[in-house]
Amino acid sequence: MSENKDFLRVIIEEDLKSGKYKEVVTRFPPEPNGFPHIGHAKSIYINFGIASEYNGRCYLRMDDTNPTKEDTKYVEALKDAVKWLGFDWGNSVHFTSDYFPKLYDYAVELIKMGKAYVDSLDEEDIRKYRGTVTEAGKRSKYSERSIEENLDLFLRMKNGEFKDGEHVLRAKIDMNAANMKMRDPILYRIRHAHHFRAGDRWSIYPMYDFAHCLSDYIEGISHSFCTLEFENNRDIYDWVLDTLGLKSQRPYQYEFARLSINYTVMSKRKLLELVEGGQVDGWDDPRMPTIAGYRRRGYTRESILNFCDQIGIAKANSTVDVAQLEFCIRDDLNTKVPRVLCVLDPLKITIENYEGHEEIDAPYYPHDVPKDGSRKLPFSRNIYIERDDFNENPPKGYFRLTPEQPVRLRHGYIITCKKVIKDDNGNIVEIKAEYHPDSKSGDDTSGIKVKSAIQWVSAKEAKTVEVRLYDRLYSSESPESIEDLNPDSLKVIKNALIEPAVITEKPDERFQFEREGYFYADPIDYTDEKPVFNKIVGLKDSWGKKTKATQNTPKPQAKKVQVDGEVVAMNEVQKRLFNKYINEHGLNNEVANTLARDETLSSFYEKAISSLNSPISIANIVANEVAREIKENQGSQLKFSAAQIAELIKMVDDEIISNKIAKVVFEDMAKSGKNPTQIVETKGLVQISDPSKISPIIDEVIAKNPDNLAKFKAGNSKLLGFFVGQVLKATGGKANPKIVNQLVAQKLK
RNA sequence: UGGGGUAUCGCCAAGUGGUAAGGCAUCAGCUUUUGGUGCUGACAUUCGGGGGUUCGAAUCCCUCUACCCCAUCCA
Repeated sequence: MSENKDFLRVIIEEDLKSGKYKEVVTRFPPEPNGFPHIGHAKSIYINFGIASEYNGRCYLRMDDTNPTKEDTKYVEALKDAVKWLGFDWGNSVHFTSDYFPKLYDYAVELIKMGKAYVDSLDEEDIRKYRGTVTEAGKRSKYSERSIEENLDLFLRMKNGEFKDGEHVLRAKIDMNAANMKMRDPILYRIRHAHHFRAGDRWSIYPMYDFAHCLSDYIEGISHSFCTLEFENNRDIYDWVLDTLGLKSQRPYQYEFARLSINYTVMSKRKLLELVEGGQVDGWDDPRMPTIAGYRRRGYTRESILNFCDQIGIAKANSTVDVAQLEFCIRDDLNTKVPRVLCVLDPLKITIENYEGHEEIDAPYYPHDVPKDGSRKLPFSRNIYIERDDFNENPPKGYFRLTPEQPVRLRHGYIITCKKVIKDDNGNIVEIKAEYHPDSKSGDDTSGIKVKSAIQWVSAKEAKTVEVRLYDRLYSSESPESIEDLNPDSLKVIKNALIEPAVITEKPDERFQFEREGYFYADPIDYTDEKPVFNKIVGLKDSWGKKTKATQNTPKPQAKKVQVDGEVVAMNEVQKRLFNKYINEHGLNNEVANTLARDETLSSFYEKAISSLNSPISIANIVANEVAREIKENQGSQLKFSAAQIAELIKMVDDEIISNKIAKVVFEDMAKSGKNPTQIVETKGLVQISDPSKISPIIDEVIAKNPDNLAKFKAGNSKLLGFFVGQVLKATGGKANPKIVNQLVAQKLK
């Protein structure tokens, strides 16, 4: 776990510390209407991860309130995903549908309180009546129904006496609410549909906003984490629980940004389209960003979990670079899997001066992976190398085999090209080569220098395998539709050649094909007769990148010009005040502007200067500090008066306290409502301006920080602030900062 | 356009008045019988823009801008 805490953990630690909850209880609440993707993995990691980190619990809850969309096969997919990621949901999976009876009772209670009513408007009217984001809505005439009538209607809705859409149950909140979600949200709708778990028992089903908060409450959830798009729904969440009086030990909702990754789509709808449109081969196609897809591709749970950890949790909408995910899987597999030799695009090599056959002992792991294990690599006169590893007209910096340049066969001998054989079309079909008998790997006395070692297989012993080369599904960085699909996202190589031990010994299911990438024995299609390997991810390739980079155009990005909008003009009263502040009180434009435009501030200001003639200093504190307090308190009574602010500024003017201390005193006043003079006295905050008192403290600070002193002397002038800060800290903020600044600057010279 | 959010390096992301963390990516150098790995170093005088307050501002105040979410009987 990273050292810095994300905002969710900060909230949890505060709540635990304050005793708001004894235990952290979270839940992962997916709707079983699709396969979980890597965005769900993030949510799983957050909910299960945080719970276990704080010794709490996390439930897996299927949010199955919509019978028309959900299916038990998705329940299984969800369970598989959570389990595969290594989390444990305890005794049983929870279902919102299990709470339908309780939810119904709560709805009845709301009706009895007069807080919910049965509305009989049709769908279109409900939409019309809701208004728009800028226009208020209007309440349905049915909202006037009596409690008895509502109760009766709701019961009959439950009993299936009405058709779909005939009535709905709505909360009675506020049709004029600025938050559209609060305009009498629908709580229940009639659905004569078969529910995959509840069967045909119900003909009414609760809406998300009603079911979710109550399910959280029923389960005793403490922290209910969801994604950003539910921010507006939090008001209903709170309204339902508060209105029902479920106040103690109730859950609170917090929102974080959902995961998006470039070159990837994450919406369930788009994923479903790919599956149904046949663009991919099912939900677990290795190109899909589903957990099942990554799993089939060969990703490990550790790599996915590590990725989730690396990307962090925050509230900014962001798109993670897919390279970060690729890093995670490489990083994990690097230390785990055996290295083997596989040739994808074979080029025949005949070693003319080699007769017979031998078996080379080759370790599975490189020198820097502390694992044991080795296999026999058959070697003979006829071998294959990668077509790419020979070049007749090599570009500059090419390290592999050329007519002039010898190359090492990994774990084997050095070979030299003697003759290039071509067919009638000029294609290279074979290389005649010679090997150097005294150059055997580990026992090389030839003295020949080669620049690289390449993979190869012995023609006779090599096994034919199918290799599926997967690339990103989309070629667009932010894909919109199937137009953006990458036509080369899958290349199937039917006749790749692999060294025999991989097939006969099966030392692992994941391998690094040396110099190529990481591969996974396909868990479904692999058979001993016809082995199939999926490419998980390629190795980092600084050569390929270099050769490509020359073609890529470096695009110079013009910096965006920022246009400033019009500022709203002041009215007459404000203008008059503004002019007065500038001309009579000598305020600067900005402060005068702030004060003049805000009536609360200007009247506060007027009051304060009536008791102390220090218009500029008072204006500054009112326009800054006081303005903040007013903003934070949102209309509730301030604990301090204008006269007290004047009293505070008087002390600053008289140099009894510094500006810094004034801020400290102000915070205290705002919180406690105490008198400023009294605060200064009881806390002993009178400032220290005597250089002979400050000097030794500075010396001490300098002596304690030799590193920073050296840095400062080396030219890092920013450190002046550091030293000033340290001295101020040492004096409890009481040292006169102006004097400290001067003295420190002097001493550091 | 009303309300709710968010802006810190190419991509994530710490930081809440006193030295702009870290990871990915990128670029160098060393190591290497994988153009892999590992190691070392470089990479934000500046935090969406502009003002203001302060000895000192990414952090406080004012103001402007951009982007996301909300008008499903979806979740």
